[in-house]
Amino acid sequence: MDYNYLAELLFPNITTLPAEFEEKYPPRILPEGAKVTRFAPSPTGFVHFGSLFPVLVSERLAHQSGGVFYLRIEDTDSKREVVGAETDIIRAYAAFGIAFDEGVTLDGEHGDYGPYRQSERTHIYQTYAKQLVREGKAYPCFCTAEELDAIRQEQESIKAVTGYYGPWAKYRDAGIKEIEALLKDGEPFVLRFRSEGSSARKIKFKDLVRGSIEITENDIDHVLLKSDGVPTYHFAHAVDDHLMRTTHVVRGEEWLSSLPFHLQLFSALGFKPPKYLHIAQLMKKEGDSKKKLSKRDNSAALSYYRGAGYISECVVEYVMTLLNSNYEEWRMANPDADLDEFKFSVGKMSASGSLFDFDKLNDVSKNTLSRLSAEKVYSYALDYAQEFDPSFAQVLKSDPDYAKRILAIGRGGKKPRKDLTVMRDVKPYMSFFYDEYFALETDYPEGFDKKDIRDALSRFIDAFDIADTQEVWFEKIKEISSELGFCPEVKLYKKNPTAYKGHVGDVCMFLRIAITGRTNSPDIYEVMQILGADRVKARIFAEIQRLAG
RNA sequence: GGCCCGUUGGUCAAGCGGUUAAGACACCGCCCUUUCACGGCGGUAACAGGGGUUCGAUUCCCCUACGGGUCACCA
Repeated sequence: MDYNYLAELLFPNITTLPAEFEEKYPPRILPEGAKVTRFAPSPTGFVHFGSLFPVLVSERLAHQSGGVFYLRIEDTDSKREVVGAETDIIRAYAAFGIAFDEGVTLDGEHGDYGPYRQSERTHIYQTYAKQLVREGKAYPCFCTAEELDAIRQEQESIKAVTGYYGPWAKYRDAGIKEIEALLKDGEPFVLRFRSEGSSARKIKFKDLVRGSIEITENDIDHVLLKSDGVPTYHFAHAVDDHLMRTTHVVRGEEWLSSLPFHLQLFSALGFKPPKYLHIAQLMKKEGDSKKKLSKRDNSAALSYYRGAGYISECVVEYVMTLLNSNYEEWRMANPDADLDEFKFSVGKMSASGSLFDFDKLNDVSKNTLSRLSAEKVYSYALDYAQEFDPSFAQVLKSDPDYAKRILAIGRGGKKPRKDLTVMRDVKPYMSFFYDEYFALETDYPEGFDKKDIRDALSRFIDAFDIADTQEVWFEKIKEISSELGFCPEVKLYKKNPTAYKGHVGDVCMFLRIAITGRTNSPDIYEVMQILGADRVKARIFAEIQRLAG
C-alpha cells in the first residue's frame, strides 16, 4: 500500500507539514519547573460546580510555579454547542477570582499558541492526520452507523469484546482500489487510528495523584477525525496539548480509561506526553450510595452558589479543603493569609471521590465571612442585593456608612461574630436597623408582668444617655433591675430564683425586644449606639404606648 | 458483562509495618454569657469482609463484597 498516495487522496488540500507547526509553536521559555496547564471546556451552556476542582488545581499548579494557565475552547461538537456559552464560562470563573493568562478571553484571544478554539484549528489537525496516514498509522473507514451496529451485535452474540478493532476493523486493511472507488462515489468516511496495541498486554503508567496504574493496552481503532473532518476529543487533546506546550493535564477520572489510547497517540505522533492528574469526581449522597453530582441537581450548577448568596471566596475556600487535605490545618494556623501563601501540593490530593457536604460549606463560609472586613462584606452584600433584592440594595446605598457600622459589630479581633453564612442572611440580620423594615417580630415570654416591662422601659428612657460608656450604661440597667425587683446578678438569681421577679438579663431582653423587635440581636449596647439616641427613644416610647394601650 | 479506579466514624480526612487510630464538620452534654453569635471543656462514633506475608498489619499481596468510571463520528 502506498500510504503517501492514500494521504494525498484523503487530504488533497492539506499542503502544510507538521514541522511548520512545530516551528510556529516552539517550546515555551519559562523558568525551571514552571507548569503549563489549561482548562478546556466544551461550550455546552452549563458550568458545573465540579469543574471548579480541575480548574483550581490547574490554576494553582501554574501560578504557583511561575507557569501559564490558559483557556482553550473545545468546540468540536457542533451538536452540543450553545450560543453565548463561551462568555458564560469565562464570566463564571472570573466571578471566582480565576483568571486565565492566555487563550480565549472576553476581548479576543491572547497568547502565541492560538488559535485557542478548536473549531479554528481544523487545518492543524488535518496536517497531523495526513502525516499519520503517510506513516500508515491512520486509515479511512467508511462504515455507516448501521454497519457499526451490526458489528457490535455480532460481537455481543458470540460474547466477544465489542469495538472496532483487529479482525473486526472492516477497513483496517482495505485495498487502495476499494478506497479510491468509495471516495469517488463521495462516500463519507472517518479517519481511524491503526492501533498496534493488544488487549493481552498491559501498560504501566504513573498518574500524579493516583500513583502507579496498570491498564490494558488499547487495541481499538478509535476515530481521529469525524466525517466532517473535525477531530475527536482524543486527537485534539494530543495535538493541542503538544502544540500549546501543556506540561500538566488535570482532568476528571472519567478520562482514565482512554489514557492508553492517548499515550499511543502521543507516541504515534512523536510527541512527549504531558504529566497527568486524574482527579476524582465530586459526589452527592443519594439514599445510601454516592452518586455523581448530576446536572439535574440544582446545586450542580456553579451559578447556583451565587444565587444562594455564597460568595466566591467561601466556595473556593471550601473546595480547597477538599483538594488538599492539609489546607484546613494551614488555614487555622493562618486565618488571614492569602491563598497564594498556601503551598498547594499534588501529593495531598485524594484519589477517592468526596461527597459534597453543605454543612461543611456553610461552616467554611461562616468562618471565611467572619474574617472579612465590614467594607468587604458591605460590597458583597450590595452586589448580591443589586441582583436579587433591588429595594434592599437601595437601602444599603442610601447610607453606606451606617450599613458598614452595622456590619462592623463584633467584627475583627480573635473571636469575630459569625452571624452570616451567605449573603442572603444579611438583610434579615440587619433589617431592624432600618425603620422601613423594623417590626415587632416576637412577643414577650410568659410570666412577666406587663407593668414591670413598661416600668423598666420608661425608667430606662429617663436614665438613658447615648454618651454613656458600656459600663455606665449597664450599671444603670442593673439599678433599674433591682428597683423593680429583678436580681442585678444572674448568679445570685440562680441561687434563689423565687426571691425575684427575674434578673438583669430579663430586663435586657425587654429592651432588646423594644428596640430590635426580636429576642436575638448582637450586643444591645452597640445596637443602641448605632441606632442613635432619637431612634432608641422613639422605639422604646412607642413600645411603652403599645403596652399601655 | 469486559477493562479500570476507589473503600479509615454520618461527612471531609490524618496515617504511609509497632499510635490510647489525629483533626475538622454535624450531633449530644456541660461551662461562659445581658440575648444571640462566638469561645472553652467533654462525649457518641471508623480501619468493608476473608485469606495470606510478617514477631507484628489500618498500612504490603490476593480474593470477595460494595461504590464509582468507561466501553460513541460527546467531551
